[in-house]
Amino acid sequence: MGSNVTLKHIAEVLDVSAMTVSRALNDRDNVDEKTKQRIREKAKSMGYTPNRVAKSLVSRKTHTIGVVIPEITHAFFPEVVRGIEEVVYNSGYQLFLTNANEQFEREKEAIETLRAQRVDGLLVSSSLTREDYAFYKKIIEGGAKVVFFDRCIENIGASCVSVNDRESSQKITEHLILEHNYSKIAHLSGPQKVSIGRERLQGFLDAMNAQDIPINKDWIVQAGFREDTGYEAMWNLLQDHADNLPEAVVALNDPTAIGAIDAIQEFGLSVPEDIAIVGFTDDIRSSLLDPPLTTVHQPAYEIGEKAAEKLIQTIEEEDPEVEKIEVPTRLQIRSSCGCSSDQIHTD
Amino acid sequence: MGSNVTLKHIAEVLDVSAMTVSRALNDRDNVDEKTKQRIREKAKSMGYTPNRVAKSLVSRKTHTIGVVIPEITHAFFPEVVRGIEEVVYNSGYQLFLTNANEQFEREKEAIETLRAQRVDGLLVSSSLTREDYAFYKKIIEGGAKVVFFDRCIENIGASCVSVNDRESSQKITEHLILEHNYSKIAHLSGPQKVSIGRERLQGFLDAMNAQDIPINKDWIVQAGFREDTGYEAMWNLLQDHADNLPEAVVALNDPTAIGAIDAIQEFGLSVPEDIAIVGFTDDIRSSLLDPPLTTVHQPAYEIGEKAAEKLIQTIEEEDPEVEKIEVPTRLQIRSSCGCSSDQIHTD
DNA sequence: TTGTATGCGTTATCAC
DNA sequence: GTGATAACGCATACAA
Repeated sequence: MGSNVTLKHIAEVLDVSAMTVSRALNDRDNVDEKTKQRIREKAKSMGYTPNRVAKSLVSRKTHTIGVVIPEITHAFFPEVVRGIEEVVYNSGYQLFLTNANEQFEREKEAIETLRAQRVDGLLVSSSLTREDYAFYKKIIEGGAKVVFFDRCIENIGASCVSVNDRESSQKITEHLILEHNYSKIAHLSGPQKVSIGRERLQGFLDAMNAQDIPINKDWIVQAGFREDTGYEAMWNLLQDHADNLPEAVVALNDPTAIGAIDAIQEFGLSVPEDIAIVGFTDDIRSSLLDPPLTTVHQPAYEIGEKAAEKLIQTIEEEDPEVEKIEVPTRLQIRSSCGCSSDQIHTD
Repeated sequence: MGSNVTLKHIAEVLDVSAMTVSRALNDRDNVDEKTKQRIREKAKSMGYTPNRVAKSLVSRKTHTIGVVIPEITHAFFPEVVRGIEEVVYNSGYQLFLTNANEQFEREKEAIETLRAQRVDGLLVSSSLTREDYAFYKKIIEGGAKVVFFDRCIENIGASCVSVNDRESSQKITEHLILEHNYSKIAHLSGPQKVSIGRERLQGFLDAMNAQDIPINKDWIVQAGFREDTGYEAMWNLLQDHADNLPEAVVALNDPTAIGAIDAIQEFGLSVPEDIAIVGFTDDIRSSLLDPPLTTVHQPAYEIGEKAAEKLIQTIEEEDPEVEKIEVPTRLQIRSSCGCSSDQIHTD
């Protein structure tokens, strides 16, 4: 792969030194204009492509960035990637995209490979579900440039771009309490070792406390990140507490909310009449659901842009600041929360 | 990025030659077991990571594969990518994923970069919309290993994995004719320079001809690949031919069908009562639409797997066969075609 | 079992 | 302006 003509080949044909060819092709000014022309033409006609592998070996720069996402089929991430691409592309870098499939082992392997490949920096949304930050701590201390996004690992010297998860979660919970007067509210929660799992649970609790609503621990359940895990968690909750069901559910993201709606409906109850539900993400499907899902809109594209900008700054600047960047969300009210569809803005 | 300790560093510390360190770390058998142990431990404690850039320069292999997709936000492609990943990952390769955003110029640039990066092979679904195959012809003749998927470029020496587009398109069109007795049928078509655009139009025509249905050329319109272009094409069709509207529409993919449904409903007509519509893809949203979309289910994951397998074979075998691989589809009947929801299988 | 020389394709450096 | 040489980090080929 790649063309197999090298500087040397061109040099031989033209009877100049490889060095002159290199200079000509890199448009240095200490080359005669005529020879420069000759060399360029010959290079083109021979189909020369510079070998970046060799180039990188010398320059110790690859102009590539590695991206690690936990789940490519969760529509949020492809949208983030588009934002990343836009920035990275315009800055002359190339992307290495890897998908960890929610498995930290795979994430680690991907990062090892990426680093062996000598990417200039790493953009990661971690699948980490245990408190094993040692891995990241080590590579960051070793000088790796990394910026986390969405699922952050904090206080280990890396910048991070995310939404104000806690505040947003509080807001949407308060919508249920204040607009709809629900007080029996459950939370489908994410792994507590993942930042968004923690933050969104905290926001939920903040709202409950601020409004003096008693918290029922039986209704705070682990629901993973995906549709199938959300379905299962909700189904179990319905089974186990059939005698005392919540009136509303705050799901930690849209996929789990979608799974939960299935479970509720299959259980013979209706949304939002029997149980209202809200999500977090604003998945591409959420406006199409029956009922359309009220959720927190996360500006995925913008998160990608911001993260990429921060990483490039981290790579290129002398003494980059470690920042925690928050991108604002907005409530996307639809009807799964109990709002009637004629009083709401649909998109 | 990457650790900066090299074989040489380890060698100096241990007072052996760099070569011995290399051998030990690659687990060659012509190294004393004890020194092998010493070296390994020291390498680990020093945080050594082999520099693949250097390795690749020697071996002329990078163990990376470049993937070029036209549209990362069309859910079909992320699913294909998951299939690719599964295979590639288990074969010890790494992925370089790039998104051309339906722009051939970007696709070309991505491929140039990928090749300069010396990827071992290329998996591409082309955004090409003109008959400019010269680019691919040249690189394939130059020895590049490439396998196309979904959007293929044929007869230029590369293998290709896709569904039987033409036959599937014929089948779903015949469903409209034979099951629902529609005869006034329109086609939202894709660019004719893209394989799926051509094939799906052909399948549509095959069905019409086979069933002796007259073809109205006014009802065969260019509709791009996306929701917005589908909306626009359908809207224009409704405007321009309000006096003589089709009873049914065959859209070349689900995104355009989704856009078209919007247009029809906004025009004040209903689906499928006034105009029935079918798609092609089985997008993640299609079962959630109102009405749920009848479509051709394309096994995205499997397409990814097959393409990756073929590419790896192409890379690793001596004299790989150039193949055209077809993955079978199935009709996913829902209700946008006019089938009533109680007689159909939903998923 | 271990070490030395050499080359992969490119560029920095110093000479001419 | 242009060329020779060395170096980037590793592995192959050969020597000891």
